[in-house]
Formats: sequence, C-alpha cells, structure tokens
Amino acid sequence: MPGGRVARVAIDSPLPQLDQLFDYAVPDALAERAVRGAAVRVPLRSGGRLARGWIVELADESDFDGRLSEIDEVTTLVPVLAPEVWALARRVADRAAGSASDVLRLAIPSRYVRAEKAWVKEHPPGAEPPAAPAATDAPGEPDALDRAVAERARIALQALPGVATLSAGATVGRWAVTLATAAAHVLARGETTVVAVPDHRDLAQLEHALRDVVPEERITRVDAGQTGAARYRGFLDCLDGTARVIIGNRSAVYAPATRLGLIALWDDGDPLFAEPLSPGVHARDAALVRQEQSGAALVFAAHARSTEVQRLVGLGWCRQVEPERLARPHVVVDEAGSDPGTARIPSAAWRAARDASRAGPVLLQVARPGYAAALACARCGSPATCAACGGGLEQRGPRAAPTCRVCGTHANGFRCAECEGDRLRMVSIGSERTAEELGRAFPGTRVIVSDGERPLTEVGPEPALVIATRGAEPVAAGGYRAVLLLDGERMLLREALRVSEDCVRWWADAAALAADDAPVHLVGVRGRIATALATWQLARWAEEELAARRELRFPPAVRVATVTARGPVLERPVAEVRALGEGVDVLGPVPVDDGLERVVVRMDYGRAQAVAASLRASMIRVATERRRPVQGQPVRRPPTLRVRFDDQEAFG
DNA sequence: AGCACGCCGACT
DNA sequence: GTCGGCGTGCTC
Repeated sequence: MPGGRVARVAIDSPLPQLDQLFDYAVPDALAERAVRGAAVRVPLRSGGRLARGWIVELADESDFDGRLSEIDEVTTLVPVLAPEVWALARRVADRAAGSASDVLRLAIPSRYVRAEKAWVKEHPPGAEPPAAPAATDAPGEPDALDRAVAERARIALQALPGVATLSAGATVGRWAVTLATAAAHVLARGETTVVAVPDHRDLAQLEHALRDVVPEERITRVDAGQTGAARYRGFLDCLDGTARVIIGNRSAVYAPATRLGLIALWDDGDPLFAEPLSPGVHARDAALVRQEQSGAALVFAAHARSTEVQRLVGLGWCRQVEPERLARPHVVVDEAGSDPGTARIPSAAWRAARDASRAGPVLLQVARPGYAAALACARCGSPATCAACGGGLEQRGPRAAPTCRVCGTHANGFRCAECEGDRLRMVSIGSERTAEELGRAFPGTRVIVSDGERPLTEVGPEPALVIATRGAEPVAAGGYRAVLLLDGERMLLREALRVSEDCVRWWADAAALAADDAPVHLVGVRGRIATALATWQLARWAEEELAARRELRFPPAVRVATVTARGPVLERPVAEVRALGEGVDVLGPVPVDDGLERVVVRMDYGRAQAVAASLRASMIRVATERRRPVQGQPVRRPPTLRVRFDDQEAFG
C-alpha cells in the first residue's frame, strides 16, 4: 500500500472555522490515486454532504480522537496542489487573516476533464521531466540585472523607457525586452521564471518580446484571457516543468512553477495587482512571500517606483538596479494657459503636436473617456444639476442635449439653481470631445481614440493623433513623435491617498512610450511632482512621498486592516487588537452603508502578524458563537466580521 | 453554510 | 406519553 492510510485534507470553503486540515481515512480502493496534491471529495459532518478539498499530506496515523470518515472520491488524475503552493497559500492567507482555500482558488484553475486526460496521455506518470531547453538565441552577455538575478537577489529595477522593435516587426516597451532577456538567462540555467503583468495588453507585449529569445513551447500563459481548457493545460504544464517562462496577470504569482529561478512583476504600482477576491492579497505581497519561501530571485520592474517597493529599498530588503544605459524621456513642463476654454493645450505643446504629427503618431493622454462628463453654469461656474432629481448633468456627444447622469432626464431649458444663468459650459472634457477638438484643429490627420472600454494595444508608425485615457495608451510603432500629458491638474484633484503616486505612474508610463528624443509635454502641473517627472528621479520622488506618509502614519509606512461589522460585533475584536499595545492603533468606527460600522487598524509591520492572528480568531469566534437575534427584528442574519488587510481604499 | 442534536409546549 | 419548534454547536 503506497503511502499512509490517513490523508490530511484542506477543505475548499470560505468559512474561517473550516480553514484547517481535516484527517480522512484512505479506503483501499483509492489508495493508489489518493496522492499528495490530489483534489478530493470528502464527507463533512455526516453523510450526504460532500465537500471539495485537496490532500495536503499523507500520514500513517491521525491525532484526531474520533472516528475518521473516508475519502469519498479522488477527482484529479494528477496532483494539482504542489506542496510549495500550499505553503504559499497558507502563509499568504495568514498574513491577511484569510482562508488558505480562498487563495488556492486563485492558484488552481477549474478542472477541464478532457484537457486533463489528454495531458496525462502525453505526459505518462513516471516519464522523465523535460530537459532544460536551450534559448532560441544566445541571451547575450549578462548585464547588471542578470547578475543580480543569478545571485537570487531581490531587485527594484528602474526600467529603461522607450520602445523596441522586435524581429517579427512588432513594437513593445523596452521593459518587455529587459524582462524577456532576464527570463532567457534564467532558462539557460535550467530554471523557471514567473512574470506577472497588470493587464492583457502588457501580457501581449511581454509574449512578443519572449518569442524573440525563448522557444515558443517553453512560454506558458496562465491568465484568464484564454479558454478554460487552455488555461488548465497551461497550469498542468507548470506542474511538470514543461513550462519554463510562465506569464500572466496577478494570479500568475501562484503558478506551480518547478525550479523557480525568478519571479518578476511589471509595474507593481498598477491597481490591477490588488486582488479583489477575498482575502484581497496584493500580488506584490504574494511575490514577496514566495521569494522568501523559494529562494528565487525577485524583480519589481517599473518606470515609476511604488512607495511599497521604495520602502523595501529603504530597508535594504530590495537592491536597486538601474539600466546600464541611462536614458530618460525629454519632459517639458508647460503652464496651462490662463483661459480655460481655449488654452487646455498651451501653445508650446500645441506646436510640438503639430510638428510631430507630420512625422508620425502623437499621443495625447487625457483623464476621462466619453464626451463631457460634467457641465457647469457658464455664468457662475456652479455645477449644473438636473431640475428633476438634482443629479449632475453630462453631455454625451457633440450634438447631444444635456442629460442627467442619474435619472437620464433631458435638461432642455437649463436654468442655474444659483444664479439663474441659462447657458452651460463643459467642465470635464473627455477623450471623445478632445478628439473632436483636435480633429478640427488638425484637418487631414487621423484621430484614434483608445479608452478603458475599447483599449488599443498598438498603433502604426503613420501620422495620427492618438487620444487615450490614462492607462489605455497603445504602443506606437517606433515610439510616439510627441507625447502630451493633458488633464494632469484634473487627475491630481481626485481625493485619495495614492493620487499623486498614481499620476506619476500614469505619466511615466505614457512618457516611456515616446520615441527617443521625442518631446513629452506635461501640461498644467507644477511643483515637485512635475520636477520629479522632468528629471526622471522617480525613486527619489517615491522616497519623498513615503516620508510624507511616514509622518502621517499612512500606508505603506504602516500596514492597515479594515474591519467591518455591526457596531456591537465590532467591540470585542477592536478591544483585543487595542490590547496588543504599542505599534497598533485603531481609527473609527465610522458608519458605512447597511447599518455596518468600520474601523481602520494601523500597525507597524512587526505587529502585523499578531494583529492578523487576533482578527482571525475574532472572525472564527463571531462565525461560530450563537447568533443573537437582532433586537426587534425576527430576521436571523448571521453576524459577520469582515477583515481586509492592506485595503487600497482604507484611506479613500 | 448546512445539518444534527437537544430541550420545552400542544398533540394522537 | 411523544412530535417538532428553533436555539446551539460542529464539521476529521
């Protein structure tokens, strides 16, 4: 009988009280297939009810006093939960006061039986693992980055701005070539690389760049952008080492890579790396844990340094690496004109755009999609509101009548509630309106719009005005001949802790799309933030930003956790967290919707483990203790305690 | 979550 | 005497 007779099973359930290993007896009939890592179905609390789970380990005996139930069924032909992925999920969940099985849901894609059967046929058990393949092209002499990766360092990489043209003719950001080359060097040592990028457009660039230096069959995508079967197949390829360069979105950091040599994140400041699903672990944090557990190298590559990575640099936890060839975009800081109606684009920028648009594509970055998302009284400037419901008015197209954003009522015959003025002015100009304006000003030049809803990945080298909302800028063949960063002032107005950090990232990423020597105009923004971009001192800027947050005890200078529940339920968990003493403080509670209240717990990093453990214990207690009926209401709603660590929205 | 167990009020 | 109400507690 191979292995032991007891299987320790992690149950697939979000309930905190079930987030532990349960022992089951392995019946003789399943002994061969009940291997460590297999997915199983097991009875949970008396017959009939079956839960999904994974065998985490096999043992000869159990510590459990009662009688063990038997595993009902083994549902996979191959072990899908690698031991190191389990260790990662456990640790990452503990750090966030969450369930390991919630993390495993990101790590293990849903099963496709046909894909699995086909895969097993091609990879019979016991077969030799695939030999380390050679790189397509010699990856070239190792540079500073490759040497640091070979030393298994943790690296904050200042990416080289600009674009590169690949052998197949495609244009990608230079960052993609840098990371692809690093992966090729890791591959040449017979090791695996995992690269996580924010979105599918970045993924396309990276995949293109990789194909120049790595055999195609070694590149494996693990993102959700493909069919479920293809995704599952890619996942299986990771498990047995067929995959050597694994690329994907934020979940790729959980891919079951064998012989992991490098884990890399491109542009870690992008909010898409923040996992919305519970327990909401940021891919950067998961990557850090994985680095620690695996001993692989870790690279955070970006143009704009995030405050989180800068904190790690400050601690000496990450080493800074700069490109051997130093380059920076030519950023010009333009004052916006004084007349807000006509001088949205100041004359210097206007001239630059006009001249450049004769030679090739020009990028104009704007804050918003659509036409005019907000209107104001032309006389007194107060926001225009709907006479019927008081909602804000918008204009959806050049000829469209103003309508209410809330109720859709057409606001014919507008009359200002403040001053009785009857004329409207656009205050929030979107990409469509900008396109219209510029189309008139540059007759005969093609105008292309790329926004969040319909983002373009690439535009050609032909003259064109490319109007893109921030974050949706296409890559231009050969690079943009000029880049105009409009609406900066408006972007900075947003009320959030990370606005300026986000703005610097949006601007830097757009500026990095310019051709070498092409001008980048930052319009209407002055002060330190403009200087930081113009001098491309983005790490120093992050350091200053971090220092300001340290002063205020804001993240990432400290860790934060939001705790949400009905007021009375909140009391004891908060008291217990407060009792942890020094280095932990609690803000609030403040009422949020639905009769719930929320506190923000702030803690020094050294206390985070204790806080997470305390909050986790509270979650279990609240979930299992007797549910008290709500006073006056017969409704029996289970009391809940929601805990979220490192919530990006904790400080607005 | 779900479901069994258990300890008090009206039924054949 | 028991049937079943829902409050309580556990899940290998």
